[in-house]
Amino acid sequence: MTTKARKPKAAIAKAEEDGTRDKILNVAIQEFSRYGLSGARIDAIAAESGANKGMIYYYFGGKDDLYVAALEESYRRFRQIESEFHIDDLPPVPALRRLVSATFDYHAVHPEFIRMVMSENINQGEYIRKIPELQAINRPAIGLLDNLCQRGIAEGVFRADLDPVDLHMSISALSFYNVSNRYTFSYIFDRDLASKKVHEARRESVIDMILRYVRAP
Amino acid sequence: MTTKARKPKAAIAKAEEDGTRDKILNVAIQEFSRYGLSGARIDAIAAESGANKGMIYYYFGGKDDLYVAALEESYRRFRQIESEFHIDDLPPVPALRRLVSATFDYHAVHPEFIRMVMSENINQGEYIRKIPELQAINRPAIGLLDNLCQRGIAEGVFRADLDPVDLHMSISALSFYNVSNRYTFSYIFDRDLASKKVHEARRESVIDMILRYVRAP
Amino acid sequence: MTTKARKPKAAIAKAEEDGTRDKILNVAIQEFSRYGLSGARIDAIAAESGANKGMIYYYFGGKDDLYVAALEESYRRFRQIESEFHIDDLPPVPALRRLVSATFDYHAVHPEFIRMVMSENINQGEYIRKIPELQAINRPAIGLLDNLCQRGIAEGVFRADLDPVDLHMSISALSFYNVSNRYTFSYIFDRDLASKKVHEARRESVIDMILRYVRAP
Amino acid sequence: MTTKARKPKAAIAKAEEDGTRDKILNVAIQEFSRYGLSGARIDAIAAESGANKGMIYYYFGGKDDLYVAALEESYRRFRQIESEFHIDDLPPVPALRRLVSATFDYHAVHPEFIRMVMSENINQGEYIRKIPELQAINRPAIGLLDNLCQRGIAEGVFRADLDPVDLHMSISALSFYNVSNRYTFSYIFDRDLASKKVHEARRESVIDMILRYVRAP
DNA sequence: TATGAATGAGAGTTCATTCAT
DNA sequence: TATGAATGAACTCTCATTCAT
Repeated sequence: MTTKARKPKAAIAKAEEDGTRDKILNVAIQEFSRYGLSGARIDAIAAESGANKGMIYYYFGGKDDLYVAALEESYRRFRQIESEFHIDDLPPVPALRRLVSATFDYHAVHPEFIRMVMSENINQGEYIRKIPELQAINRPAIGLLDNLCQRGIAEGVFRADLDPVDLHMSISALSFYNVSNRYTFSYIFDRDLASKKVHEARRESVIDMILRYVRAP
Repeated sequence: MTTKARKPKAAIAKAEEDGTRDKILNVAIQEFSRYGLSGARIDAIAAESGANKGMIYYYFGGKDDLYVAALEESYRRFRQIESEFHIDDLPPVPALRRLVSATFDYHAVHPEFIRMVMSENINQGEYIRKIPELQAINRPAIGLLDNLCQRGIAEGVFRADLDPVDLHMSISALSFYNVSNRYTFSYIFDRDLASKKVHEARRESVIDMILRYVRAP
Repeated sequence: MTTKARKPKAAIAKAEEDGTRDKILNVAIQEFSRYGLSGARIDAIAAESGANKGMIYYYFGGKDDLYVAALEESYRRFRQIESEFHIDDLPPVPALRRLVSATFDYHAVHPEFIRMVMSENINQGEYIRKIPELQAINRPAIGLLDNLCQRGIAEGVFRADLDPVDLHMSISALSFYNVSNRYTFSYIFDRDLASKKVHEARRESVIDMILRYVRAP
Repeated sequence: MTTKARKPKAAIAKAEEDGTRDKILNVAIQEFSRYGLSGARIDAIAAESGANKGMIYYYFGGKDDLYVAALEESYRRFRQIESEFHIDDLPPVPALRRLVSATFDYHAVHPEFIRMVMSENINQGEYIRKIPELQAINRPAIGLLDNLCQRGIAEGVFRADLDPVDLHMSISALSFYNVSNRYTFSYIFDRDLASKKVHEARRESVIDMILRYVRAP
C-alpha cells in the first residue's frame, strides 16, 4: 500500500527535526559530562554536532536548558538499561549477583552518566530539581530491589532487616566510585582502575561484599 | 624574659605574609570546591579573601596554579586528620570499626574535600599529576590499613585473603558517595542524606558492611 | 540585461563581510604602525573601526594574528604600487631615475609602511616568518631591478659588476631612512625632513648618489 | 697621603649609588632597545639588574624617565666613539673612507643603539625632545664632516657642492639600514646581513657609493 | 530551520606604581 | 637605600546570546 510507504508530513518534519536535535543532545551529553556545566562550550557543541549555534537556542532555549535536557536523557538511558535485567527468573542470590554485576558494569561502560551526576552534585542539584519526571524514572529501581529482598527474606536466604533504599545506595556507591574517582585513585595508589583485570577483580570484590552483607546470619 | 615573648621581625613578616596567602588559599578551596575549576571566579576569591586580585598572581601564579595549591592543601588536611586515628591501641575489629566510622564522618564534615576530588576527576586528573607529593601524602593510609589487616588475620578474626588497597577503596567508596551524591540521591529517593538521623543510620550500615566483609568465615 | 547589473546574493554577502573585516584591517595597520605591536590597543582598533571587539577575534583570531595580517597587507600594498612603475619603456638611466624617485616618494607618502617594517624589526622578525608568501610578494622587485641592470650593462651605461640585491638595498636604505629617522634626525639636526623643499632636495641627492654609483666608469 | 687613600663620604655614596644606578641603566638600555618603550617591562629590568623595583623609581622617577635616560646614554656612547676617529691626520679620501667604514661598523656592533633610535622614532620623537643636550652631543659629527668636506674641496678631490648634513645623512642611512632592517631584509631576500662576509661586502659597497658621490667630476 | 555576523558583559591576567618597614 | 607586599587601572580574550536574512 502506498500509505505505508509514505511518511506523513508531520512525521517527516519530526524525523528531520530529530536529526539535528538528537545530534545536539548527544554531543551535549558528551560535552557537559566531559567539562561540567560551566566548562562546557556552546560553540564546541555546535561545531561537534555540525549544527549552527542558533539551532541550539531554537531547540533547547539556552545553555542551562540544554544541560537539563542532557541530564534527563542520561538518567533515562541509565534506568532503561536497568529495566532489562530480568532478575525475576533467578533465585535471590544469583539474582542479586546479576544485579550488582550488571550495575557495576553499566557504570564502567557509561562514564558519561557518572560524570553528569557528579556535575549535577557540584551544582548542588540545582538543575535536577527542574525534572520532576526524574523520581518516576528512578523509583522502579527501588521496587525491583525491594521485590528481590522480600523474596530472599521469605526464602530465608537474606537477613530480615534489609532496607532496599540503603542496599541500593551501597550497590550504587561501590559501582559509582570506581568510575567517579578513577583518575585520582589511579594516580595516588598506582592501580589502573580502567584496566580489564582490575575491573573484574573489583567487581568480584563488590559482589562479594554485597552478598555477605545481605546473607542471613 | 620579655624578649622571648616578642616575635622576631622575620616571624612577624612571615606571619603577615601568610595572612594574605593563607586567606586566599582558604577562600580558594571553598570557591573551587563549590564551583569547580572552570566555574570558580578569581574575582570572587579576591573579594572574599579581602585581597587584591593581583596578589593571587603574586603568590600563586595563576588560576590553575591556585587550583593545584588548593587541591594539594585539601588532600594534606584530609590525610592529616586520618593520621590521628590511634587505632593501634585497639583490637582489630573495634579498630576497624573506629577507622570506618571516623572516615565516614570526616567525609560528611568536609564536603569541600569531596567536591575538590570530584572536580579533579571531572578534569580527568590533569592537575593532580602536577603534585608528586600526593602519593607520599596518601600512601600511609594504606600502610595503616595493611597493619590492621595483618593483625586481624594473625589473630584469626579477619579472613586471610584481604587486599588492603581494595578494602581501602570500599571504605572510601561508601564514605564518599554519601557526600558526593548527596543532592541527586536526596532528590530522587527523597531521603535527606544530610540529616543527622539518616547519617548515623547509614554510618552503622557502612560499618556493618565492612565488618561482615572482613570477618573470618 | 538588468539581471547582470544586479549583484548576486553571494557577492553582496561577501561585500558586507569585507566591510567589517576590511575596516578592522585598515585601522589595525594605522594602530600598529603608530604604536607598534605591544603599544597598539585592541580596544582602540575596535573603537576606531566601529566594530565590536569580539569581531577582531572572530575574523583574525587574536592580537598577534591581526598584527601579522596587517604586516602582510602593508607589504602587499607596497609591492603592488611598485609593480606599476613601467620602467621597461625607458632607457636604463631615466628608468633607474624614475624607479629611485618613485621608491623614495612612496616611502614618504606611506610612513605607516615604514613604521610597520620598523616594528617588525624591533620584534626581530618573529611574525614576518609566519608569512611565507612574503618572499613571493617581494622578489619581483629584485627581478625588475635585475632586468634594468642587465639592460644598462648591455648598453654600456652601467658598470658591469652590479649586484641587483645590493643595489636594491641601497635604494631602500636611502629611501627608508628619510622616513624612519624623521623625528630624531629632524630634532637633532634641525632639518625638517617632512617639509616639501627638504624632501625634494633630498630626493635629488639620493637619485644622484645612485646614478653616480651605477654609471660605467 | 691619607687623603688619597680615603674616599670622601660623598664619593663613597656616589660610587655605591652608581653601582645600582648604572646596572639599572645598562639593563634598561638592553630592555628598551629589545622591546621598545611599551614592550619593555619594569619587572624585567629590576630582575635582570638585581635591583629592587623601588630603586628604579628612586633613581629615575618612572618608566618614561628611565627610557629617556637610556636614550640619552645611548646617544652619548655613540658620539663618544665617533670622536675617536682621528681622521684629521689623513688625506680627504682615505679619511672619508675611514669615517664611513668606522660608522658602518659601529652600527653593526651596537644594534642596541639603532634599536633605541628606531623605538624613539616609533614614539615620534616624543621623548628625545626632553633631552636638550642631545643637539650638542650630536652636532660635532657635522663639524667633523664639514671640515673634511672643506679640505677635500680645497684640495680639489671633492666636488664643490657638498652639503655636510646631507652627506652625513647618506652615510647614516646606509649604515643604519643594515642593522635596522636586518630581520625583514634577511628573511625576504634570503641574505643574512649579520654574517661577516655579507657585512664586509656591504661595507665596501657603501664606502664605494659614498666616495663616488663626493668625488670631483 | 538554518546561517554568519554581531553584541556586550565579564573573565583572567598584566603591569606601572606606591607603601610600610 | 633597599625590600616585599599591595594596589588599581587597563588590557587581551572568551562566551552565551541575539539578529538579520
